[in-house]
Amino acid sequence: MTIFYNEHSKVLVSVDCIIFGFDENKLKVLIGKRKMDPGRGEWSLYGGFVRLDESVDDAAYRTLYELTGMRNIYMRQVGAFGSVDRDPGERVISVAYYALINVKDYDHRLLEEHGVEWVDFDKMPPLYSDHMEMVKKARNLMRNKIKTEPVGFRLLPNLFTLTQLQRLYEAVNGEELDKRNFRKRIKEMDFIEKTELIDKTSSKRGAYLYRFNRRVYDEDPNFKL
Amino acid sequence: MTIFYNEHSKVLVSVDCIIFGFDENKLKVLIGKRKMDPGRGEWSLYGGFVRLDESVDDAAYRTLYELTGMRNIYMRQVGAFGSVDRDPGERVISVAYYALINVKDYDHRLLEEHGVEWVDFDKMPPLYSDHMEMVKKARNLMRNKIKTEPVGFRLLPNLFTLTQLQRLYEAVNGEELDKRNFRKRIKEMDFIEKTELIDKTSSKRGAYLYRFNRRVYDEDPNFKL
DNA sequence: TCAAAAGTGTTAGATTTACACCCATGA
DNA sequence: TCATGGGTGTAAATCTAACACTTTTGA
Repeated sequence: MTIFYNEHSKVLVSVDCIIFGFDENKLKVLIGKRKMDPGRGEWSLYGGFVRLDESVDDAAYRTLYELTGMRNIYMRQVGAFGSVDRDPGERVISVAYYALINVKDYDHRLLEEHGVEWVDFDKMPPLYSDHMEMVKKARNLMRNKIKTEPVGFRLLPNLFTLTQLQRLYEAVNGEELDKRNFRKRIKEMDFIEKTELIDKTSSKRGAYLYRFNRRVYDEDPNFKL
Repeated sequence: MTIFYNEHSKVLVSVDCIIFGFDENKLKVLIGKRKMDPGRGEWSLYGGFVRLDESVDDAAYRTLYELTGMRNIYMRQVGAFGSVDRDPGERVISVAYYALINVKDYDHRLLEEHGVEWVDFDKMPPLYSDHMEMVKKARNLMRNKIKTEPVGFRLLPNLFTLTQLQRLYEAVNGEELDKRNFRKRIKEMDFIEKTELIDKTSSKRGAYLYRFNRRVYDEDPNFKL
């Protein structure tokens, strides 16, 4: 292979994943304690190094698969983090990604296996290096994304009640919403389908279950929330 | 130095700059023909490699300074681009940044010196590698940014007419605006100050010149456009 | 029977959009 | 004197936000 740029320095490039979940009406993030130096024992995002034969996006997908055993996860890039001293060991530039998963789909044995756990977004401990910065930026991006695209469904089971959906939006936006106004807006979205199924886990009366219809959404691009 | 991650591969990391300008009522981008292999002669963004002793952001600032001779340029990260084959020579991961500069401040001799020129955003030729992807993403980010923050002033001279400002917003958003509605909104923004100066270059009657007052803006954070 | 969550409409206010004419000046 | 760009207000329509009571049912 011809070397074109041989006068320049190479660095390690890693990916770090901000994995969002939603449970008990709270926004959650999957973090664990670092098992290696530097920073052993500190709370940290789950990450990995980019290999020469994979794109940075693929490295992130691979890392997510390692941790969750899931494919087809919704994932978006947060950005590159490249301070000189961000990693105390050696020069490492990291590309952060956020992912949205349904906590109920997650194989709980993997939590222990990888030493990670779901932590309330509002109660996060200090994180290793610049990971908190990544989390905050990811949360902002996600909040903006959910305003124009129905990505929130990635955080919910296939069937959900309108109250669950509302709590999700409240958790993401950090503010309470009016029930009637919320349901009015939902009713205008044809891609949120009411089923005949009733969920009785959270009330005696029971609440109708809804589902997100991707086909209808893809055909009818007037979404707004 | 202790080597912590020695089993992993290192790659070259570069920065690429999407430099936006505004002239003749058009949004412009500063691009040039590549002077090195691979891709010699193709239209390309201006870029450079990240050094070991500087952050990625600093590499972008340094690159911008090299090209423009200007400091304190408004600059934001677009994201990391990391396909395996994005650079035909060797594995290079690039972090793109967009910058906003006032074309009139730009020392025109530097254009020739670096072999770059201002090209209409709407008439861009095909670009090297994934550079067009970077430009499109940058433009989307910039368009969203300008909706909530007055970054547009970075593209204008200190003193500008309301028509210039309107044309700028039209160019960025790609749609025409109603003159009266536009001026009504501007009038509500105390940080856009009318001066007693008149510009006669574009009309016989002359138009009042306005300026952006950063201090007023910083104190009064109710911006919306 | 009562506690707890589900479900349902209306109205006032704020925001947004559409729209047309007079003004000042230099050529 | 006229062509050119500068400058100004109002009204209709749309969107947003505030607000309270009835229903169902298991404990």
